[in-house]
Amino acid sequence: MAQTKNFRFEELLDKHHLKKTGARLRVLSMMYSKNTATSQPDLESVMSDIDRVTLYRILNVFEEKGIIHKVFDLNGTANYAVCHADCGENHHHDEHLHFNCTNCKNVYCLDDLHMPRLNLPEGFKADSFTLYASGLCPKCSKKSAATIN
Amino acid sequence: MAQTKNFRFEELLDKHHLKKTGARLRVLSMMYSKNTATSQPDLESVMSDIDRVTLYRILNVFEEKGIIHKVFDLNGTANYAVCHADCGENHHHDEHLHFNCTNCKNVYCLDDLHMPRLNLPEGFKADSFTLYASGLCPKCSKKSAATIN
DNA sequence: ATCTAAATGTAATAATGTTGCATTTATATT
DNA sequence: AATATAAATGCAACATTATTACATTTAGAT
Ligand SMILES: [Mn+2]
Ligand SMILES: [Mn+2]
Ligand SMILES: [Zn+2]
Ligand SMILES: [Zn+2]
Repeated sequence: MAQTKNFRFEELLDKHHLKKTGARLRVLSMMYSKNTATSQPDLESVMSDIDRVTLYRILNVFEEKGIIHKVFDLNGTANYAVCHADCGENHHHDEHLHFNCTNCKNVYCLDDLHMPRLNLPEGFKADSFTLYASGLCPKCSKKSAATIN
Repeated sequence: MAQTKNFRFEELLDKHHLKKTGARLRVLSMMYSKNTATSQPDLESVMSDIDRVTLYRILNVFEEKGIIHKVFDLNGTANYAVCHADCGENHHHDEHLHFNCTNCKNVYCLDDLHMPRLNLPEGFKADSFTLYASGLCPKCSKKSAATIN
């Protein structure tokens, strides 16, 4: 168990009364190292030495604890992203925009832009909102512009 | 092929150069008879005499033709709803709110409320938006209110 | 009535997710 | 440092959702 600089993740696991295992630390460091969500298939192939079931269980506890949240992309594939809001045990507050790039398929959590509260039709009582957008992400829109020129 | 009052659906199939088959007409009449989306599992159990593969193929052409659109609910289950916008062959414009009731699990397409165009961070080029909300639908919020009193 | 492209059925396979149970391991306690 | 134990993992089996290839049937045209 390489004692690198994942003190941060060890603390995180501690805080949530989860044992510090290699698999969990690897999942955390992979997800925290990116600025996009990670798809279940990606996780599974990168962590191919970890048992599939274990991976599902890790993702599930992390989600329950409010460490990560699950997003389905345009194809219905499960993606996981770290929570930046004040999420906790069974209390998620990830009301932000999920941008799904149609080219690279990456899902971006765009936290900073606040949800526009709109008034629903009579009778509907919403307790959470999520906005989805699809199109080109900065990298891909730059590339496509370059191709045209 | 009971010559009932599904002239409407026969016309619709005609318009899209699709053959009028019993299976297609049944799928259309089921989906048009409801004001909520229909989940794939529901469709499959109701239409259990139709082969699963056929059902998938029907749903896929209908989606391609712009007759229906696919929505994933909070659990990642595929739901299908009729298009009310001017959708056509590979041109969907279903930019509306999808309300997923946490109690009855139904997905409502709330068409009338217009998407608030918001400005994304530098570089992101969105070409479509969808808003998701979850909470209680009118029926379920009425029921839960009744239970409390 | 005949013909044919389109639609359906069937079987096989893949991908994703869950459950039950045996084994191992992180950590608390002695 | 050894031990005890709940937590975590691995493994096998299974369930659900989805796709592909190919044989057969059928709607609609001639
Ligand atoms: Mn997110
Ligand atoms: Mn819709
Ligand atoms: Zn991209
Ligand atoms: Zn409801």
